[in-house]
Amino acid sequence: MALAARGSLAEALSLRGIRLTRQRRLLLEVLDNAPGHLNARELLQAARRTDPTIDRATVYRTLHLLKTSGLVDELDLLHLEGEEHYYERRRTGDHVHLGCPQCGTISEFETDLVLKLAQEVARREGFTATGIRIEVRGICKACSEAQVR
Amino acid sequence: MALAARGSLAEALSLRGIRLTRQRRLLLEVLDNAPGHLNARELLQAARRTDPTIDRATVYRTLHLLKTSGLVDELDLLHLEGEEHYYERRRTGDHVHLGCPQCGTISEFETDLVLKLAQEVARREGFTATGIRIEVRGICKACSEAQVR
DNA sequence: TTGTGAATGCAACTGAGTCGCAACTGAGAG
DNA sequence: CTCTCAGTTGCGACTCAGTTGCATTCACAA
Repeated sequence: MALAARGSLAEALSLRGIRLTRQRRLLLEVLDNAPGHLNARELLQAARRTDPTIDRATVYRTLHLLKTSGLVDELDLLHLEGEEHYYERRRTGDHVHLGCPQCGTISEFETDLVLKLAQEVARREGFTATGIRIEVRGICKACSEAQVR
Repeated sequence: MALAARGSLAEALSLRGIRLTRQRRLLLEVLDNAPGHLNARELLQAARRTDPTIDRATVYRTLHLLKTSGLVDELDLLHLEGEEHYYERRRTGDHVHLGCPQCGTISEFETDLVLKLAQEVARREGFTATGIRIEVRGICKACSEAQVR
């Protein structure tokens, strides 16, 4: 019951006819409870704290599944933190990632310009957007204030 | 003279005090004349047609240089074409990449929403954007027409 | 023309992500 | 509740993009 009540990702999966294994359930739980963005290695490490036998390949296969099901988004966060990919649950609110190379911080920013972009692309180009990834590189407020000081 | 007249990238480099070697000149030329987006491997192959001795490491080091100088942008084109990175000269007009997973086509789309986004991020967040990468995944016009048919 | 710090080629390395295969298991049929 | 099997997992080997250390070469300022 607790699982069913909280397991929105799990629910979404079984709705799509995707078999819900112990490993997938665990990975979904970790993704759901993760504070920020996780890469594959971090996801594996976190999952292994609960089930030490889970394998790297399973993590990659599950991420692939979730990506193609549209349940998670893949980001690279402008490679400020490394060369790998990062993953986050797809949410309802459209948001943009702001990355500051000076301090390495990634923050998020909600704006309806994302929706407007999807509409403009549809209107002018006949292109039906299913996912939009926006990553902005620049100097964050804290860093620019520190410089002026 | 011919070089100086066309070599805007080269010019930009020497303005920044970056030494202009034979290899860099060649890579810049290839990037300038490339029809679309190139990944590191393609850039190396193209450059080797002129200078077969140029090395992979030099390509990566030069790309790193151009990225941090803000002269080229790094994209992954939503990994429709592969897992590597793609590079393109930074241009004046802001544009967005549209990728259709069905046919694998990447197209471009110019819109002033990019500029508006930069302004909104600055106004509401105090974040000074230096580069914006927008990649839209979806169904292109041709594919959606083919489906309806 | 020369001196020197920066850049190159080379070869070895790193690490993210993939793949084939044998063993295992979720969940639907009975 | 049990049986069955396609789908999934763990494992180990593999691929390949990108990096690094080092000896050699080169751009360019003086």
